[in-house]
Amino acid sequence: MAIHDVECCETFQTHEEILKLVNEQMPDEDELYDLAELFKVFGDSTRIRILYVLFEAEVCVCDLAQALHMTQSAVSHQLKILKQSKLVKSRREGKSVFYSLADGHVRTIIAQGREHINE
Amino acid sequence: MAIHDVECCETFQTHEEILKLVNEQMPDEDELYDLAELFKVFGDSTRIRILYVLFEAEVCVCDLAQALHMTQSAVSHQLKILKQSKLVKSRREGKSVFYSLADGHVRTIIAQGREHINE
DNA sequence: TGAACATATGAACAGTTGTTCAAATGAAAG
DNA sequence: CTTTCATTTGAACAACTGTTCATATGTTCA
Repeated sequence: MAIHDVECCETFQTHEEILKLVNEQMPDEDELYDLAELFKVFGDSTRIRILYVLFEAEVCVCDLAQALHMTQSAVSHQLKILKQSKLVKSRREGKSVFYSLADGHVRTIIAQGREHINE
Repeated sequence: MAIHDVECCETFQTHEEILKLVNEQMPDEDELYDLAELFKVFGDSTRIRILYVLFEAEVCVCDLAQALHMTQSAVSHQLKILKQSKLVKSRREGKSVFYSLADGHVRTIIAQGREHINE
């Protein structure tokens, strides 16, 4: 029995190999942190609603505020978060700023989530 | 101009059709809530680490606690959340309870998230 | 039954998050 | 330059979240 094996559930057999496998496959701490941060962004129904609007069209901030019955400030705060995680991108046109989806992962992730809860 | 069109960005053209499209595609409030709740579960690096362990093997609570250097209580609390959202399932065998992945969506969702942040 | 082990649960605490409100920035037009 | 519209930003506050600690539940074996 390897020196770093510690008693647990009074069994010893597979612990070492499992720990080895896990350590090989587990992303490093930074990536785990980034991954959690990304999913946190999806973990708010306001932001999901914003993304659903952007599924249909590129829209400006006041369009979003109107469509979702929210203040423009609240929308802007959430758009900032979505932009920081590179889920949306923006483009200024005169006084307005237009937002759109940054890439296709957004649709896939939400589609998979939806599949899961509808099982 | 339709009666429910409100001024916004001093343009009127596309608002009505966009709002119509969005209302058609947007899931209802309950589903949006459930979706957000699901992604909240992924939005914590502890839970992601637990899922990564379960990618490799079915393990008991104290195995997890050991592998992740956490207290058994903290792991148990998180497993409860993972189980409530049907991401993991459990099976009792004597004194131990073994946890494993509930379905394949977990892998897909995490894989897509990882793809996104590694772009 | 009683002791020992594995897991689950509840309360409490610090840390985080989303919205609101007020104020600032940026752009276009007079 | 000043005004007006669109958006962003920062502070403040209530609500929520993850961990810890103590305790309870459940299982096995003597």
